[in-house]
Amino acid sequence: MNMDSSKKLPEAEFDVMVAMWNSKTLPINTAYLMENVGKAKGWKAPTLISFLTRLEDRGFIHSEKRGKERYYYVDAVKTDYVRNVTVEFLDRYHGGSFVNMLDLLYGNNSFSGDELDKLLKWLQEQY
Amino acid sequence: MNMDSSKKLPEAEFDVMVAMWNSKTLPINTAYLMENVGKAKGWKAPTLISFLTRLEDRGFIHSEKRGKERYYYVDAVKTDYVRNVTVEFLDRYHGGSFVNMLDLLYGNNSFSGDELDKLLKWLQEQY
DNA sequence: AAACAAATTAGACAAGTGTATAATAGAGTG
DNA sequence: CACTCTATTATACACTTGTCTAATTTGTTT
Repeated sequence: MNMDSSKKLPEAEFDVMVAMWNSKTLPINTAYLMENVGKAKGWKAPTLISFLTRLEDRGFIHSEKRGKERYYYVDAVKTDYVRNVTVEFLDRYHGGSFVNMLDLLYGNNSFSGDELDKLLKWLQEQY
Repeated sequence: MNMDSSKKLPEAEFDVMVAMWNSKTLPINTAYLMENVGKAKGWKAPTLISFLTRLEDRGFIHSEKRGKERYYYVDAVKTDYVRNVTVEFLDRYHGGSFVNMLDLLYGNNSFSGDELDKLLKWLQEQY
């Protein structure tokens, strides 16, 4: 019922959410999700549905049954969720500082020049 | 036996590793770890030892018994481990791009001035 | 209405993780 | 050496996650 998008989802459920967040058409049904994520993961339909049920329990989505099919609707906001997960990650692994993270990744100048360029460009767009 | 520092540790085991990585004195015994992490987490000694055993199985540490106590030695390198975990995190949640992450976190200019300063300073040290 | 087929639901189960209780093994003491 | 601490080991157990098989529901065909 009540969603807590600050709690991290299991990987498989997150994969399902990604497929839903990427979907342009609504509502989404199981067939669509089997095509867009289940197939690639090698899941049987009940496996997918199992994840969907759990996502609904967590309050990330809700659904309604029409005929023999069930349709799903996304409630959680992707950027909110990813932002929460990211802040937690930075706290836990980099003392809450993305500069620390940057330093660990590229501190010994093993910068993938490309990312550095993007970073500079991004900064210029900021100030 | 053979460590795979690219595989992510369970949270509790990671907490134990952090305590070990932070320790200046070697070798480390259970009493020390109870003081420095178990106590705060509210763990009973067997709980801690359980995690240590699992860490040893994973090859992150090794140990030797002297008298009735067991002493532990760290084998995994913190920066290597955290770097791996971080790269995986960026791939999974930000399309592998650090800049994407920054954009999600601070795109709408809610920059914590402090981090911005550090970033600029870091960049100047880089070029 | 009986039978089919497609989709969902109900359960089930193995692994992994967090956590502990009970049993055992060393070290020191009278 | 029997006793008592203290630390470790052996187990166990509940939850979560990934995954599925079997059962059931419902729309569609004869």
